[in-house]
Amino acid sequence: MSVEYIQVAEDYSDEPIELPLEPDDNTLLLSTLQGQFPGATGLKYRNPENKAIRGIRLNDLKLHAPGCGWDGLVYYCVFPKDSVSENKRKSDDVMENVSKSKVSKCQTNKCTDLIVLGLAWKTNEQALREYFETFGEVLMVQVKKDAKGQSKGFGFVRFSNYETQLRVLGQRHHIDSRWCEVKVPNSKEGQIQQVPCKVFVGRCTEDLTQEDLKEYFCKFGEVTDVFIPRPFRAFSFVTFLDPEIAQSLCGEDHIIKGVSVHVSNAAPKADGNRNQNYGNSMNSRSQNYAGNSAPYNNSNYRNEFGGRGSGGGNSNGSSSNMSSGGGQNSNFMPNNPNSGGNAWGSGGNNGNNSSSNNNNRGNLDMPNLQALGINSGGNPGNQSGSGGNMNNPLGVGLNALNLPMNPAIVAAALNQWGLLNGMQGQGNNDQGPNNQPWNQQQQRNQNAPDKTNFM
DNA sequence: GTTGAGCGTT
Repeated sequence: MSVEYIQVAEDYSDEPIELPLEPDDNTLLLSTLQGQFPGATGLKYRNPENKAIRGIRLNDLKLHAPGCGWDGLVYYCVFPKDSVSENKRKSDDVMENVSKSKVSKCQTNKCTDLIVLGLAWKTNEQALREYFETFGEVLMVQVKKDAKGQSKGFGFVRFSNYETQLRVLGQRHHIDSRWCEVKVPNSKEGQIQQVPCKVFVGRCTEDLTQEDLKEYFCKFGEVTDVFIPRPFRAFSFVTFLDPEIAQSLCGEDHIIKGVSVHVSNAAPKADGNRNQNYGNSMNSRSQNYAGNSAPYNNSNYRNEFGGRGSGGGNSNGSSSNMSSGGGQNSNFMPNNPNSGGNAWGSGGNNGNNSSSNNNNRGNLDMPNLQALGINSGGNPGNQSGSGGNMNNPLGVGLNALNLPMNPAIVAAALNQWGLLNGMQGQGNNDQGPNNQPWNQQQQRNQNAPDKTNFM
């Protein structure tokens, strides 16, 4: 029987190449796919009948033909997180040209040994190497063994390319019929730079879509996520696969669809973004990082403005800010020294009558003016709710005339002016030019936007 | 010959 081939392309715009099917069952081995497309985890194709994208069944490391057979169609690779970055792979080519120097620069000293947990007992170093070589050049593999030479079920791998490392860290791994977990080993923890992958994009206009941003920023490197707060808040977050790319863009102005946006660093999330683990938890093993490392742990005020997820969206904002009390404090980390009579918690806004409370809608992403010491008085009995944007985190100080102000836009603007960053760590000390009225009234308003909660 | 959360020289 002769070997049959199917056409597989990395992306819709790429030229397909032919991959051989298994003669016995007409399947495509995942390993065959990965041999040509390192990191690919599956296939998809466009159904000619209804134009919908269909996924190919993957079972036992084999990709199975659709019901009607492979049928001469072109199949496209699926990569992890494909849904949010459809042209991510394309950006590799761009990176070759655009920022190769940045990439190679950041690759130095960035690769580290990675621990591979959950290996099958039978998996040896050769198998491990063969598996990981589908992602990129492997400098070292080890399988740890006991005195008798029996595998301990874990090992180490080191890549030469940092992109490869990130990619490997970002997905699950099926090796010798077991799902394995690849992580930065504890021993290396803290030694790894924790450069944020996410940037804050200020001065966005409402017509800048996710696609616009992705399309624009993928010129610089692989974009793994674009987050635009809804409703519109004049900024967004763009996450790159490579933190160095993100870093390199910070401080720059960019023109996207005629809009001048400003890129700056997004404050790191409280527990850091270690491991670049894009939400792919392995197996059922949960990794408990509580209390270990995470430099931000103690400052982890997760003020979610009335408790994210509590009580639904409240998007019409009709009622007042009911959840501010307990909801706030309960969001603090248990070991947070502030969690008692803390700041940022309830305190301020009892009796807040904001009518259409613009700010209390699961505010995930705004720069934390409070933490930066820029917010206004706590407004006990704040009656500012006359328009569309009460609870102005800049409060009376900045907005002395009580003009309607959208805190998001203010935040974006401040960020753009460098005020946010400049003030970071400054607390509410009255220093120099930042000694503004709003700085002197440090009561806490839980509705201030928070840039620190977004990574 | 069994095991299945972890963290590397021996």
